[in-house]
Amino acid sequence: MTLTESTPVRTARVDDCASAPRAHPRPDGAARYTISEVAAFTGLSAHTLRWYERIGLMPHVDRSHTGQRRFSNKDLDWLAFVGKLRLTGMPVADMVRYAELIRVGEETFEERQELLERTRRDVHRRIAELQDTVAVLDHKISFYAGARKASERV
Amino acid sequence: MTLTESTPVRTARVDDCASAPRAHPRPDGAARYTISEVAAFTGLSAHTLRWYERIGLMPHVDRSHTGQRRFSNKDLDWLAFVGKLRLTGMPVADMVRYAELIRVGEETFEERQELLERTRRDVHRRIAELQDTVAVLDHKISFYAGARKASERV
DNA sequence: CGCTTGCTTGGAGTGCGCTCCAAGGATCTA
DNA sequence: TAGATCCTTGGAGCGCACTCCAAGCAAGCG
Repeated sequence: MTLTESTPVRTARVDDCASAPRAHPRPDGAARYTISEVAAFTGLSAHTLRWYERIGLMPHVDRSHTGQRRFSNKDLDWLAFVGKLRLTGMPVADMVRYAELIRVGEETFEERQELLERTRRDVHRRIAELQDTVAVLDHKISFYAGARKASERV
Repeated sequence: MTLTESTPVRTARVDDCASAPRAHPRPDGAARYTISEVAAFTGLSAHTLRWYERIGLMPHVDRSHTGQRRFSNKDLDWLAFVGKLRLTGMPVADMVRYAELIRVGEETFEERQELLERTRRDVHRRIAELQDTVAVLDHKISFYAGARKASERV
């Protein structure tokens, strides 16, 4: 694997929205990553990256003169954001919708904002559910812990 | 639909572990619910309830003299707990494993506790991820909010 | 030059968690 | 008693998000 050695310099700005926090090695400027490098950075498989492009979840990736994909820092930023959305359980179709809105342009700012606000509400709800679940788990775990201690004492 | 009117009385004790917090209407004592009543209570489909039983996720449900399922309060408690586990994203296979441990008996207390503790760790991790994601969403949303305000002022 | 490794494509396959179907028996309401 | 509604089963089907395959082109190395 020939990873262009990373000199992480911040060039920032994902699409037209402020940059996401950086999570990956990020060589500077005109960095052009192969698909396997991006796979290593993101943890996604090359298959999945191609599939994302096919379904319209990637804003058209640049190509080398021989037709191979060359991903940019912008692409990595976008993938990092998609990774976050994936964690929320958002369906891929909704992410594709968001990607389409970006392709259309600035007149979709309002709709994009609404989409993200809906997502944020969903995430808050998920967090509450999970905290609820933790309470149940705590309860059961302490039951087992107590029962086992008691049996030791027999 | 003929729901036996709910007189929620606490008969408690899910399997051999302390009862989970009650989430459903719960008539008292020897209540025997049909599959569609349980579907209404839990939000699961009758199909799913039968499927749960087939794969071993339900401790054998009682039957009427003609062979129809009659669910007990204990069954509802168990389904409520399964619902919590489902929210954590735990694979059904792992829940089946837990159900099997319960069937075996008290000598599996330790393994059950470990399983639940692993699950709790996973849930805490998920919560942290989601909180991270909320931060990113906040960031992007305020970008859009700011951009739209700015364009109004033009 | 041959070899290996990596990339390309369209399309088929996989695993999970349901979801539904067909055919027949049970139960309820008038 | 008729008719509607609910329940039973095994097995097939579905939607999602990948995941892999085959066949072929391209680049680097001894």
